[in-house]
Amino acid sequence: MVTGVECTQQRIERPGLRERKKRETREAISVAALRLALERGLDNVRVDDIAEAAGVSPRTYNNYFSSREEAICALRLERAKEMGAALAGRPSDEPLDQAIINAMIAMHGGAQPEKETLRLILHSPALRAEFLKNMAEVEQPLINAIAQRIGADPDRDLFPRLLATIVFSAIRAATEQWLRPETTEPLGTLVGQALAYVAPAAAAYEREVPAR
Amino acid sequence: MVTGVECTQQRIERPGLRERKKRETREAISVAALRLALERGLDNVRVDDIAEAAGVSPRTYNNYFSSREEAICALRLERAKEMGAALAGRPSDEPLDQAIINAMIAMHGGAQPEKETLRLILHSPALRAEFLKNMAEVEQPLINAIAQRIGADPDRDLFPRLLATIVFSAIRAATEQWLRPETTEPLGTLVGQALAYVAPAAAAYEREVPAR
DNA sequence: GCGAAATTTGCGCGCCACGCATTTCTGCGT
DNA sequence: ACGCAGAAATGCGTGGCGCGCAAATTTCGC
Repeated sequence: MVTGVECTQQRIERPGLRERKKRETREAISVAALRLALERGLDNVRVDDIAEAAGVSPRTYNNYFSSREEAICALRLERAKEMGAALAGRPSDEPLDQAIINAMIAMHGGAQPEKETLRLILHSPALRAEFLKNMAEVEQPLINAIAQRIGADPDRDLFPRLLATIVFSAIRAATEQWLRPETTEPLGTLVGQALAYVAPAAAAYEREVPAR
Repeated sequence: MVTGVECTQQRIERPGLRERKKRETREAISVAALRLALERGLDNVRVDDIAEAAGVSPRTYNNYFSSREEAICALRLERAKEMGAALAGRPSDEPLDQAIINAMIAMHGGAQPEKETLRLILHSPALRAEFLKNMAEVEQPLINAIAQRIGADPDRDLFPRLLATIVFSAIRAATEQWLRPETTEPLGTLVGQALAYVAPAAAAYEREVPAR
């Protein structure tokens, strides 16, 4: 445990070495929680099990998460948080509807060995509730990105909020379709289909307010 | 407590007199829970308080609801359950988008002294999560109503599920807008505005599959 | 009225979130 | 190299909650 050799090298580390450690334990806990839930099912996972599997005390587990559901869904929440940035990262000359479609397809195009995870989450009432709660919590970045793109007020105008919730709904509907046993198409395709239906709504605002 | 006089009259009651009693206690509990939460805030309401206020034992309270959140949101859930029926009740010659708009406006047009209730629910994380969970739970009737109207398979086709979630999202966005302090327009108007944006998506399917 | 069924109630157990005080660890200045 | 603030991890105790189980009470059909 005593390695006083390379201490001096990381002094100027960006997030601070301490931050990294926190992130690591946080991730270790959520990974352990998810793995156990996948193996045994949510009901057969005690808090102590998660803590032990993550190599921390039960009390420490509770310093990071205040419920099993939160721990299990944490990884997915991290991904969801990026959605606003994904839209903000699209070129600004792209029409709103296309920007949304491209951003969201890009976020769901990668490798997806996570089908079992999503099945677990969306099929268990408690986890499903946590999932929905998380979705609603990360709406704000997407609202801001939409508002900024069309020059609307994210607080006062209805449209950005409306469109953001609709986009998340479309993604959820596509995901649930994807989880059906007989579905073979990749998730990205289904997300694209769902958003294609939504596109007219996205374009509606631009038609309504052509200038600015 | 002994009234053997009019017993014979209610023998053939539809739901059975027993059922009525259950509904009454259930409602008494949820009314009490909501009232206490409005008065004191969610954190200052113990389960025992709810039980006492409803005139039942704590154990009985738990026979009806398995969390404070569930009890508090129960009344609202009842209303949400009617949404599928509201759409199914629209004349069948009405276009899908108009039927949805009319049905949902009708459901949000009535008296609304419930602004404080919705504020409570949507501003408290735990109640908000319960609210979202309930919304997702009552999607199925609306999905079925949509599928039946356009002749789609509610299980295999993506569109009904997609549209149902979108409609609920629009209502939620409109509601949150309505709760903003400076908003003066009635909820029904805002729901109408939100659904007007959604209408093109609803019409998209009918354009896509003109026959049948 | 009366018996069967359903509902209510009391009791107890396991679990969980969290406040508080203590211990251990980390980063930084000397 | 050393030690000292500060932060994180831990242990312990408490209040509360969900629910299984069995006894008591109420309801319903006859």
